Amino acid sequence: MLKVYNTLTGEKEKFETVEAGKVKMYVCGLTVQNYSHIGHIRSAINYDVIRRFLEYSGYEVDYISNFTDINEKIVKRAEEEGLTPSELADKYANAFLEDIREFNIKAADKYLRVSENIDEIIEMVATLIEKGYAYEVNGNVYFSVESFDDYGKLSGRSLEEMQAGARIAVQEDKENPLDFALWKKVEKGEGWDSPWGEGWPGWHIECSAMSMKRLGATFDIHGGGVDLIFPHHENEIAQSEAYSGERFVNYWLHNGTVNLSGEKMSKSQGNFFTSREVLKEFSGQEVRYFLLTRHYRSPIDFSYEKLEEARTSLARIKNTRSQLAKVLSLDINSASREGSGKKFFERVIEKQKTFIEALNDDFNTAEAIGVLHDLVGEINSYINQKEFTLNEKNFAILEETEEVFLELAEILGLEFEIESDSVVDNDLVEPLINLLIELREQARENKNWEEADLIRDRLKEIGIEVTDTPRGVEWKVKEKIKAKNNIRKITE
RNA sequence: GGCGGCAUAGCCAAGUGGUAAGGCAGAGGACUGCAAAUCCUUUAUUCGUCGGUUCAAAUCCGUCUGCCGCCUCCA
Repeated sequence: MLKVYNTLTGEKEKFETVEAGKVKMYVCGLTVQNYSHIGHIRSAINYDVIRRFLEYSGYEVDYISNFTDINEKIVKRAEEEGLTPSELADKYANAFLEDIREFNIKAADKYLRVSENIDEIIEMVATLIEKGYAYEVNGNVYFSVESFDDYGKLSGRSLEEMQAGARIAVQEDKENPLDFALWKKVEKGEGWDSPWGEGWPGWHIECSAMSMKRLGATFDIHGGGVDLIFPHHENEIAQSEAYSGERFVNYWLHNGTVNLSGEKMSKSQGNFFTSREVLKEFSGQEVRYFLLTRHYRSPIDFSYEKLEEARTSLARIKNTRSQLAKVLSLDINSASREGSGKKFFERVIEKQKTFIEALNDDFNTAEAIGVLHDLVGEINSYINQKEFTLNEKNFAILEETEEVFLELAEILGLEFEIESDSVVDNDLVEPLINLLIELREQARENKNWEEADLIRDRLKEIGIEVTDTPRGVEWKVKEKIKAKNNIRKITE
């Protein structure tokens, strides 16, 4: 049974959907004004795993996100780059979609754009005025926080507390300094026509209008970074529930920040790594793995040293995937009377169960990865034991083990290519390597160690690792080469 | 100043009442011509501090210390 931590109640709750078998989720996306950084990617990966796990659990998921393509920052950045605001937004929205592919993040079912939903937003603002929750002053429309009794229920603060410690500059035309804009007046020619004159939607209203339009007045999951709890999500709740008179969202999920030396990575602070610069050094897979080793609600400290460790740790899992594939490609020894592997398979199934339980407990990917390593240990022990031979019985069991292993990895979005084949797409290369390996084998048979080692060392220099296993010689392409190939893909 | 969170081995990290997962690094052994990989063993009598509750606490309560987030744009 799935339990999720709900920011609204501060507790882990049993997960029940509005509509049986269907999950409607909305995740706050980004303002498309620049390239994405690792903080954005953590959020995207987090909700991607949640989505994958929900799908694995049998739900049909409608996963919606947004691109904020109208605001001051976009206009300013567009001027800097000599583009129109909409060109700039397109450029960075497309860049984001390219980036998430590198991290194996599934695209949302729909990315809603503010500029394409102005009518809905205007309708919503007008209704809020009608119902007495909002007021217009000089072409600006504000939401009156005092008119909404539950204001503060998500972030756990009261109006009195907030007013006491307010650091918000008092704005003349607001009735209460905490009132927030639903519609902002702008210069002629820059905005959209509305009953209150030309303007732009306020920041919070877009998510409310667009999510309700697509998912209905009440939907299951709304996610985003912890830094959005207040004021963004608090305001979304206020305006949405005031508008519809119904509960807006059942489960509010918030992921922790990515930190650099303990400080939150953020654009405005200037302390951030863009996804693109990180991808020059590490594969998307490695970054993804690293981010998932920490529970999603906790902050995570980012560094290249930590990524190096993650690379080594992930390599252990990848190595097992390759070995398993190689074992399954061996000839079956039908005369073998060795064990059937039944006990081994029981342990595999047990690990599978534990893995699923971990994710059922508020998507605990850190624990799940631990279990994946347990499973790797089981597989390694089994296929590397001295007396191991492949026979009909354990072949079937190992095939099923491979299935389980890949299935679990895929929930985390980890997909492994079989390493020896992954980069070699040239029909010439593979036979050539095999030829060199044959020569080395001959040298070894003649105990010509010098020549054998020379071949191994030279291959290593060009990025091909040769290993002698109990099953014979195996080779694979080293990680760094592959990471570089990834970069080439996105920069070309 | 207000509200909230976190503190677990050399490092990273799970664990929210029943006696400390997992990874990285380190040590020893097996295997190997050597190496790599892999396997086995080993590395916290203890979970920031001081108290309290309980038969039992890393887990609950209080205290202190340190760090972080939000209160302004933010994933």
